[in-house]
Amino acid sequence: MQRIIFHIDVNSAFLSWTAVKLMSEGWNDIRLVPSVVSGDPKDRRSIITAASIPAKKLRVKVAQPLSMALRTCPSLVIVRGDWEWYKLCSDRFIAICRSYSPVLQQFSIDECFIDMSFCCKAEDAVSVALKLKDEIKTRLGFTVNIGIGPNKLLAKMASDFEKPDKVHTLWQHEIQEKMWPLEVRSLLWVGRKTEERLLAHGIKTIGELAGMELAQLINLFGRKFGQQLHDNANGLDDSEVETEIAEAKSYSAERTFPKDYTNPKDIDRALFKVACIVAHRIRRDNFRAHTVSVFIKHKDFSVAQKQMSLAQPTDITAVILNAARVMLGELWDGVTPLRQVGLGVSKLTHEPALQMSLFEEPKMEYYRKWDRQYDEQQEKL
DNA sequence: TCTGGGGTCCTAGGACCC
DNA sequence: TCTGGGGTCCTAGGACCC
Repeated sequence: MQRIIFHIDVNSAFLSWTAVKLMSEGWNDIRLVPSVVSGDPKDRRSIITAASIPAKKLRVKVAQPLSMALRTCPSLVIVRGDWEWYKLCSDRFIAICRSYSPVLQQFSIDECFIDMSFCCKAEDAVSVALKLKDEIKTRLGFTVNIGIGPNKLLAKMASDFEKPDKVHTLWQHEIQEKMWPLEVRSLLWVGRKTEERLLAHGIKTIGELAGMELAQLINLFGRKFGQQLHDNANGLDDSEVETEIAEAKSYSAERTFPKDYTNPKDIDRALFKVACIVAHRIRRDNFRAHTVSVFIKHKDFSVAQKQMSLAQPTDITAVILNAARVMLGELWDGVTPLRQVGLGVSKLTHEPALQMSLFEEPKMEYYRKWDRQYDEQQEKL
């Protein structure tokens, strides 16, 4: 049976959502001028989180340092992010999409797939998508792109065609004309490294990739990824629209310092902060973690990581922090300047904690009390 | 120009067991 | 004492996504 998948993608999501909020406060529409969502312009480490289309036309790019964007475009309007507002906009956006098909997979805060196979005929897909797109614009005040295809891959590729406020199709018979001429980098899962390797083999377009021998791709990229590149370049993807919300498999937090730090006290303070954040999140979600990891980034951006498994899974900040401190001691010589420190937990479980040894219990009780107070304080904020 | 923060998945090598 | 082979778990590192 012919599947009909929509991929719905909010245009410059964080920027559009900020624009909607600002307009309700009497501002002009920042989507119509070169504008970005970013951090403090005085902080040299701020990067662009989202950019308006006029900004993008001036070659401002997402993830680019703000200082660099300001050099090419000094009149750039800079606004701060508001994550609570974004979550609200996202929920409203998803709710409207869900009213068109219950088979919905949220792919990120501003993107989702819906399976329309049982909700409309292929020849009606475009008119239904136009209606959905316009309903979101009328009710919520921001625009989306909708890509329509026989699978998730092609729907996602299609939503990336001309923006904003557009509906595009990418059916199997349109691949040669609409997808194969595109640069190989625009194919899903082809990032910077894969592009470099493909270019080195003379592969510039998706069509050229599609024409490569499967055996050669497997040879170059391994069995799994080689097969995937081959399938995707040919428009093949049989993955389902997953309606179940997957549980988190890991949590992490990291802090980039205002300048590179060498003082162990500064590093430890940052480690303490990220440990509090991560431990709070796993307690909030009723998890305990078996594995703790620490990562550092040097001034040249090279990273090093260390992880260790605990005897018992834990959600206690002090236990996580202690493990992290031990690993940081092995990872960092105490002299080399560090740019960033991070902490993660994985191997998560919902199983209740086992009784600690009687000897340890009083100390653990103290730690738990500390955590409870921290959690209460966080909820008040 | 000088690069944030939060995730997922895959691979490869070593330890250990049968 | 030395040998093969398979399975699983752990860790480190790297690629990608938004």
